[in-house]
Amino acid sequence: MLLIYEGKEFEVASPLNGFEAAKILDPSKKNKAIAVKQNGRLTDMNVSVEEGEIEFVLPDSPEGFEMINHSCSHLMAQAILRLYPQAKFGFGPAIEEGFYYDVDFGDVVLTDKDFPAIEAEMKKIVKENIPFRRKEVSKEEALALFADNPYKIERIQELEGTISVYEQGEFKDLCRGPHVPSTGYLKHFRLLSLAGAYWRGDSKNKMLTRIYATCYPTEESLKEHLETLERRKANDHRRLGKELGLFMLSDYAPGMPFFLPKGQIVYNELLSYWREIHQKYGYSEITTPTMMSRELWETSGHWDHYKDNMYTTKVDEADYAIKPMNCPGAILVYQNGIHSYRDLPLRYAELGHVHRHEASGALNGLFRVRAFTQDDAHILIRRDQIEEEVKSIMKLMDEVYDVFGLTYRIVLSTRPDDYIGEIEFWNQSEEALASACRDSGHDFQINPGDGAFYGPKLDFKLRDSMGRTWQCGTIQLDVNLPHRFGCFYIDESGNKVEPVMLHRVVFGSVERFLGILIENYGGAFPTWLAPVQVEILPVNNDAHLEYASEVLAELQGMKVRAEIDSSNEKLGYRLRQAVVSKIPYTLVIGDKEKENHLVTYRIYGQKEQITVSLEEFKALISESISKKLRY
RNA sequence: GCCGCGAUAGCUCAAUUGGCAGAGCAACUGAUUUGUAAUCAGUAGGUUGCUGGUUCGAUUCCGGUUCGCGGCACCA
Repeated sequence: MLLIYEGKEFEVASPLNGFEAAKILDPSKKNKAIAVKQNGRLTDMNVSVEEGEIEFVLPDSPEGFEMINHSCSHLMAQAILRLYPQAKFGFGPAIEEGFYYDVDFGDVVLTDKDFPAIEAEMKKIVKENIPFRRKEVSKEEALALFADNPYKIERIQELEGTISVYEQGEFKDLCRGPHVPSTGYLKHFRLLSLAGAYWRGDSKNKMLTRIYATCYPTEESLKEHLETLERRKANDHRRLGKELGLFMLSDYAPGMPFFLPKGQIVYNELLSYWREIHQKYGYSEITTPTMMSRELWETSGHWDHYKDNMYTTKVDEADYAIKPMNCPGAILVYQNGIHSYRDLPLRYAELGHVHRHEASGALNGLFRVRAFTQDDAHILIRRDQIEEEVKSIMKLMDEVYDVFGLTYRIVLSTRPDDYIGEIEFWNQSEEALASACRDSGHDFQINPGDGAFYGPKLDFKLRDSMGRTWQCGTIQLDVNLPHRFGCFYIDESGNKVEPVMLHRVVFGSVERFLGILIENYGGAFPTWLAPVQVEILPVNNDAHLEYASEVLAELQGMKVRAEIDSSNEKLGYRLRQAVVSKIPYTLVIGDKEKENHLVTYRIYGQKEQITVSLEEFKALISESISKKLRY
């Protein structure tokens, strides 16, 4: 039979399994291959290969990584079963950075103090080098095999045809496979954390114990991953926010952040940039009330849908709600006048401070809060303007995200089952969003059926410097709200026509975006955002304070946020303070600088000291700020 | 909201089996006037989240509660 491997043809004896094929086709990799891939299908190494093109999957490929993690979840389950014979297993899939297994431990409460014992048992099984064996069984056989496990039974009931089961020694699991050849292939793993997770992700079901873990092809790559986890912890915005004095939370207002003086500066800089760019793109800023009457929320539909998550109150016998979103306010602004088709698009931007009573367990630093500011806009347009307007929004988003060095991918969510309106308009709208993406040169994924009931949407998933993704921007098409409020414009023939509304945010929540920025920059903000931009250090307070004050005055005169540290400490100490505070520019002022009207600066994170004239430094920092450079 | 864990000085953390609550950093005072990541000495700082109980005695054991952490569910 003929096999093709890396473009070369090999005539081999058949039948032949993956191990044998590896031995012949690629002797150098035969010990590393963990699976065979043919015609896009992965199979176990001990399965016969077919005639045709063949590939070997190595543990350090993306597919290989998923496989070793999936196999490792079986390994962990086997170890758990040896230590806890009563354990019943749910699902145990590979995930992006490792794997987990959901386990019902009965009355036993597991803690992370039990991890070492489980890891030790896993290592024993690795040493035993037990092969993973695939077995195909009928549904009846499968039900008999897993008779003592209600979770597996529930899953088997849903399956049709033959069912594959993997066995390693005394342990068996329901699984599609494939798996690594034997447990000896899994050496570099670590149990990470423990969590509760509802069976099948449904809060009505029993909660199982989920163990998160990870497995890497080598000890070095595992170590590297664990270091990444540490680095993420060090960059956690909650920790940095405290260390750098940016924001705080209080027991008196859970989930409602307080911005401290330094954090408020960053916040204000973000907003002033936001105002600047929205002005450039033809938006008009509005402000609508924080609290509006029940009738308004009934008209918008929010009262019925979200009453439990809204803060409500009674004033003079009437019900009121604190706004959970800004749309109805924008609609009222629109209805304050009569609009011609020539007036559209009308772009109402609003930095709206909204309150949502999020579940207590959902709160997380600035990422998930109960009070936050949406950088909202509601754009009223004619149906024929959708595509062009979406393109304009995307251009604005590109410009904004680029300033922060954030890249993104786009997801288009389409018509759900419970949609309202005409199918034809849905199709047109989805196509308008898609073609706006294509025309502005962006790829997008489709998330079928995930749109809101009132219209399709584009979501922007940002990627930060640590490779994590965040949903920030979104563009949502809405025909529902204008209809509910009876909005109209006058067309060419003098008829009243319902406009379409676009909801969109760029930052999403300003608080959350700030949290992302803190983590993305590791707390070391670019100059334009930094709370203190320049720290001035006189070498000797008696001799140099006067010139240092002159430098300070010059910088403050051009609105640079500068300060002098004239405390009675050694230069090294004060320099360290500036570095720990992550201040972008540190200026040292001594005899040399004073004599010749110079400054010596050092940029955050750099060792190099540069001496320039004060004039040059002023030009330098003013360029850094106005062009929003990192430094 | 659910499962698990936690809460001690401004911050980061200690405190054998229940027996006078400690350290480093920060703060304050004094000396030192300093050329690129921590000068020295001293002082002060706490109803151990709150609340009930057990006990001669509770930071420690038990219950409740608030807030936080890791997840799950939720996210207009």
